[in-house]
Amino acid sequence: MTELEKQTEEKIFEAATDVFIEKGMDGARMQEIADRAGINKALLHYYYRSKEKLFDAVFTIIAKQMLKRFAPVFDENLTLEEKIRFYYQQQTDFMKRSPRLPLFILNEVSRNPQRVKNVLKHLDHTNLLKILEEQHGDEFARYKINRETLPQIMTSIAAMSIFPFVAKPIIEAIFEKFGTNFNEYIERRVDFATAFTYNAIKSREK
Amino acid sequence: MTELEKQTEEKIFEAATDVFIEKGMDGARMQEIADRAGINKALLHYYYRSKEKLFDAVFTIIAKQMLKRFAPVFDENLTLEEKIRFYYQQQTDFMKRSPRLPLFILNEVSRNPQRVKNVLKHLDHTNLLKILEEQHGDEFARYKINRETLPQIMTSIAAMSIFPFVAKPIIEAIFEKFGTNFNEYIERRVDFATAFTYNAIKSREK
DNA sequence: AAACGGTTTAACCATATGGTAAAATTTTAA
DNA sequence: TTAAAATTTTACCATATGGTTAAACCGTTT
Repeated sequence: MTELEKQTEEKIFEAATDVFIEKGMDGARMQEIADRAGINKALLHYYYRSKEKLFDAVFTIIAKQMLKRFAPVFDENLTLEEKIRFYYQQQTDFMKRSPRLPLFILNEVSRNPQRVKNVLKHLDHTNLLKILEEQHGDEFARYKINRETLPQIMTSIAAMSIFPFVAKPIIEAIFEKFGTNFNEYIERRVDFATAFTYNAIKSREK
Repeated sequence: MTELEKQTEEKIFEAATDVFIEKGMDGARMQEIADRAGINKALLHYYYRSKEKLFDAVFTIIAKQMLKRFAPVFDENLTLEEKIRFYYQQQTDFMKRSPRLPLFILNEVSRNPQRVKNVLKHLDHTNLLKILEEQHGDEFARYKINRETLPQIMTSIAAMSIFPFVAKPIIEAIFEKFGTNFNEYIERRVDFATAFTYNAIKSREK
């Protein structure tokens, strides 16, 4: 029973995750979630009182999973270059497995910006900044990285890793014309992005 | 009459554009489009037989507008660095005015990848490659840009310019914690991205 | 002015959707 | 074993939605 309960709740959650990621909040249908979970609609509402609640549960978990990917960047004992590679590697691996996930998150966050604040609530920014500056103070100085350029660099790194998956259908369609293969492109992406990013940063040294 | 017709059709089109961009295909309601256009639902179906048809009309126009932004990169008589700056400038200006547009396109294309092929149908890729290689053959050689690295570079440039707007709510929420202002960040984005990109490319020179 | 063609409206319709009530079934505790 | 508690199902409801029909309106032509 507790076992079965977990099975049922788990099944519902997995089905809901799939459907929400695939169709978004608006496009998802409670009936479809129920069907995929192998139960009926009323049971869905028994476990999660409303579509909104179910969505919130799914979204929160997924967003946190995604956020976790960024954590090692702060506590690993690596050089800046190694850290950049590590981030690209982690992020790319993750998105190869769940390619629709980033667009889903961007989309739902954009439709309800409040959501992101809930997920970030427990993020300690003062601590993160301190860690980064302690670990890489010398490199920051050498490459003139400060509180103005750091956001530019970090969003650029995020962009370079996430965007290809978000724009996959467009990129694939263009590549098709030019005879390029998307999977090969992705395979080389980590190496390219690491070199590209680190070279760009290094060249800030006067 | 023909005048009024155009006015009405125009009003419908503008209202539909706003609603679709704001809510997406699934979230948009025909009633809301009618309300915003100041007409009723039946008139909507008189001009555009179905929601699908209306959406297609809106999407096609918008996607083509977006695509046009890329054109000057190929026929302007500029150096590679100038071209990069020019692209970032154009794209950023455009998205400052229509910040929801890129996410809308990415989203709908992802839900129906066929759409992108329709828009790209008349794109002459052989010609584009030729132009680029003629105009920048020397720079391509110097910086070791070939048919394998060119896609990496171009998607990186697109990513760096588009991603900040697509992820705006997330970036804003994080910036808020760190005391950074999104608009100031965007103001500096063109300069930063141009330097970042061109430095990364230049450093490919051995 | 009457007929005509395009335009607009009000009133509908069928269906899909999120959600609920209450009965039936199963599980747990006594 | 039996009563209670939890779980699952059947049958429903109210509302929203995309779409249609038929009549009214209005400017143009004859």
